[in-house]
Amino acid sequence: MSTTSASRRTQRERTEATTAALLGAARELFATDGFALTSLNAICERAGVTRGAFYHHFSNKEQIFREVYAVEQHRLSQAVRESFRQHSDPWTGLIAGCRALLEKSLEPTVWRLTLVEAPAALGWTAMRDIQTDCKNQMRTGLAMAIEAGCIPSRPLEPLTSLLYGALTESALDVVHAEDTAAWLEQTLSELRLLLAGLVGRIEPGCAHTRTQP
Amino acid sequence: MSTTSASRRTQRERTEATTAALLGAARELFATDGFALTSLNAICERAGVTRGAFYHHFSNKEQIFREVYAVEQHRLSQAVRESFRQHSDPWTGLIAGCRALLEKSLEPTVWRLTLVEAPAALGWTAMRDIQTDCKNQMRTGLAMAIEAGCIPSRPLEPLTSLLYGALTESALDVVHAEDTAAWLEQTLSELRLLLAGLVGRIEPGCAHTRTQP
DNA sequence: TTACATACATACGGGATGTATGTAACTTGT
DNA sequence: ACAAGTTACATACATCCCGTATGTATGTAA
Repeated sequence: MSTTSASRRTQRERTEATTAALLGAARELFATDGFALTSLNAICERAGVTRGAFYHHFSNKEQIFREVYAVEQHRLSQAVRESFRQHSDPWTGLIAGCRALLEKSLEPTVWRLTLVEAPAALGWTAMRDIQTDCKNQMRTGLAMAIEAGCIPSRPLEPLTSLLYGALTESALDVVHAEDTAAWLEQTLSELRLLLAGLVGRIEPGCAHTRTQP
Repeated sequence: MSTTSASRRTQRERTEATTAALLGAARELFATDGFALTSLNAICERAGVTRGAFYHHFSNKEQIFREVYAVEQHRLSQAVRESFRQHSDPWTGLIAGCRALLEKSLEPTVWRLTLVEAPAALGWTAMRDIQTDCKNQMRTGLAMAIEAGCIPSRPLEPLTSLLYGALTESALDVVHAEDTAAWLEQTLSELRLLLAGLVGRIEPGCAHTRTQP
């Protein structure tokens, strides 16, 4: 032993420890203060290192945010996938996946990072390259429901975006609601109703006149 | 005349000119470079004034962004409202409003500011206080469709968020599509299908088994 | 153990924000 | 029309943060 005593760590252990500390600190600070208001000094101070260590492992603030975001997005898609798999019927699996997405979005690290900060911090294209994780999950869910015959064949891309957007926007409502559980159930009820429109052909429209808004 | 000659302007004219120049410069720069990458120096340089003028009329960068955003949001809601009013049937009016929202979102100043930058720059609550403009428009559209009997009575809030989120997320897809017009029509087709689910009661679900994803 | 690579700390320059202070333009009362 | 006061703007500065460049310690391999 060359140094004091038990401080002998391999290089890999050192990097893993500091990167984990930096990623953890960044995750919490981004979730509470947002991307712009979180300084690298704050991240490093919380992680117990200096900015030298940071710039050795990461290229800049956007890079570490991208990594944090990717992890969060992966956790989210994992939850959706598992909920979907627990049902043999793709239709109920799809609904379960939607519920899982809403429930997971209650965590601040999820909704704040993926729904609020990511679009501006990463830009549309970079965000999509990672978001593909979770949105793909919804797309394959829809595809399997179509393939199984629950839904007549529909173009997947627009449908996926409509569904995903409906869920993410509603998730922010659920998060900020007083009674989140009740709001979540109500949202899922209405969503089921909308999705029901996919299965059958109904001629919409009515001839009533109306007062001006 | 006391000074040179034609340079005599009233105070109100002066403030209107500079604030308009600053708001216009900020609008364009925010739309092209985003909120974070747009410096006050750049805004002032483009407006032809110094930062002293800026801080005389605005408190900070977030404040001027909020004003720019409010104007854009108002333009958007105005377009939706007019499209809605051009139809006597609330149902077709609602569809027309959705189409107007998608079409207006093609302008970079609309989608970049309201859909990408605003959430992070303003935060959820501040954004909602202004966004109320456009989202309320959708809500009243739904409310009138219900009142007219086109749709059975449904809880408005969750439904509004689902519809609004579906539209905004899809708008970003439409913007980045190669053939925006075709994508827009396809999106509206699928949306009509989803909305059709509101009018009738269909029992969804199917008993098919499926392969794991 | 010596030579090298990796992990981290410190120091510095550039740029951006916000404030404080100074100056010019306009307005108002007499 | 002129003085006093208010508004509109410019300049200077203090501070913070990012990113780089350089230095130092620790681990690794011959």
